[in-house]
Amino acid sequence: MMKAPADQPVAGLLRGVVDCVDRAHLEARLKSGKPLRIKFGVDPSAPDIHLGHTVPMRLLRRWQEHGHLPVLIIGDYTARIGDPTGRSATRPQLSPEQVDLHARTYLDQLFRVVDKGRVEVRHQSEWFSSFQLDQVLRLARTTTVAQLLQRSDFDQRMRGEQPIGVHELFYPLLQGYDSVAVEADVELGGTDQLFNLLRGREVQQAYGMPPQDIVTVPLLVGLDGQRKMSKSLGNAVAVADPPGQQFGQLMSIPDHLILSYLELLTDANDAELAAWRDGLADGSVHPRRLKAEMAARVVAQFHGERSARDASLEFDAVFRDRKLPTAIPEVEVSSDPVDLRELLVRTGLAGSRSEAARLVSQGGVRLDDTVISSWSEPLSTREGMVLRVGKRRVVRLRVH
RNA sequence: GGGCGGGUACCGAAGUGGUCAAACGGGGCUGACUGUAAAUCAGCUGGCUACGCCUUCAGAGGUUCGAAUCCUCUCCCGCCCA
Repeated sequence: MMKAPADQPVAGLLRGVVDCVDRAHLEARLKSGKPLRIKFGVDPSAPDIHLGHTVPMRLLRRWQEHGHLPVLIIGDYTARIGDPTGRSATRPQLSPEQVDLHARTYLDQLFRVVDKGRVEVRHQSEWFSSFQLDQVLRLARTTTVAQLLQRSDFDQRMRGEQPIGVHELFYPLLQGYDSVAVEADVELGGTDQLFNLLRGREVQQAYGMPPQDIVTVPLLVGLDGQRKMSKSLGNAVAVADPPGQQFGQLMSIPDHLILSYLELLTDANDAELAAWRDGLADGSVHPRRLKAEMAARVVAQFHGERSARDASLEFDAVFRDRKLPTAIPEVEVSSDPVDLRELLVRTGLAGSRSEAARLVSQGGVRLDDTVISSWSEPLSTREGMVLRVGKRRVVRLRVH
């Protein structure tokens, strides 16, 4: 359902937005009905995109629906630097081949959220691969060192006596130049991108171009309930993760994150959100119920309603009712009696015999629902036996 | 180029000749509990042919009965001065 931009309320396009510069200017342009080029940088330094990435992507899709054109920038040059934003250390450099592979994987995932048919995809290499030194110098002249060092992450690294590579200082400049190259009207990013986005305005102006407006969206808090979702922090849910895993991970978030996830990751409308908020407050809505609802809605976006429902049922069965999972990986073992520790290692349930020994002594190992608390006697395996460590690691034995 | 301070287990960070496989925190794992892979509490968290042995404290040598701890060289990082 495509409607002309002019018919749409501007507010819908800025819902949930945190920073908006220059807001008055942007609102006026939106009202004018002119389709805008909205730039969004894709960082192919990591191939997996997670739910945190989908927050701006979801906004991008909304803009698409209003007739605007997302311009996706494949950061094939900046990826070689690694965005220093929020970083306490220099990132490793990636080869062009790696970047290229990552970019393709990234786009595949991105198009699960954004309409593939209505975007413009550009690569930084289009303009940077032929960049001459005099162009580099001209770009460098747009910004002072003091301006770059204002950033709190650089500042912290300076104070923490951590290294800062000169190439890292170029990151905001390259990103800024992208806006010149694609003539961006608007640039979208997470709130942590504010500095880089603002830099783009300065760079554009230095090149005699009107500055882009910028829009930032909140950063999704990760599964730990503390820090922003990030793969390297290990608190992320990947878009490409299987439904069961996504569901389980979403169920592990602290309760205080439920509403925020519903708001940022689902199409729940304001009325629904308000009702849930009230319900949680007065106890009429059970947090676990709502969390499961949220998890199902999120999973459904990437895997469909049916998979989401299956994941939900499976989760209840395994973790609430302590039943066996429906799909259990099978491992072939020989029929000879074996040391239990050896068996745990061979089936991949333990990383070493020492670890296996610990698990056994802690009562974490079950064979066909019976806790095995000793490894003193060799074990005879039988076809179809189920070996389990904790709640999450299960294997069915295939004896040959 | 000069001066100073650093490089410890998955991460952060103690330890400055033996009692160190190495405190503490985070993370992870297991258990109890429960509304969940939440919260809380408890235990565990290098490996092995296990009451002992092997490998680890940037790398290579050396001193010593004995080193993460002392010495030498090398590599890497930060700060200050130039």
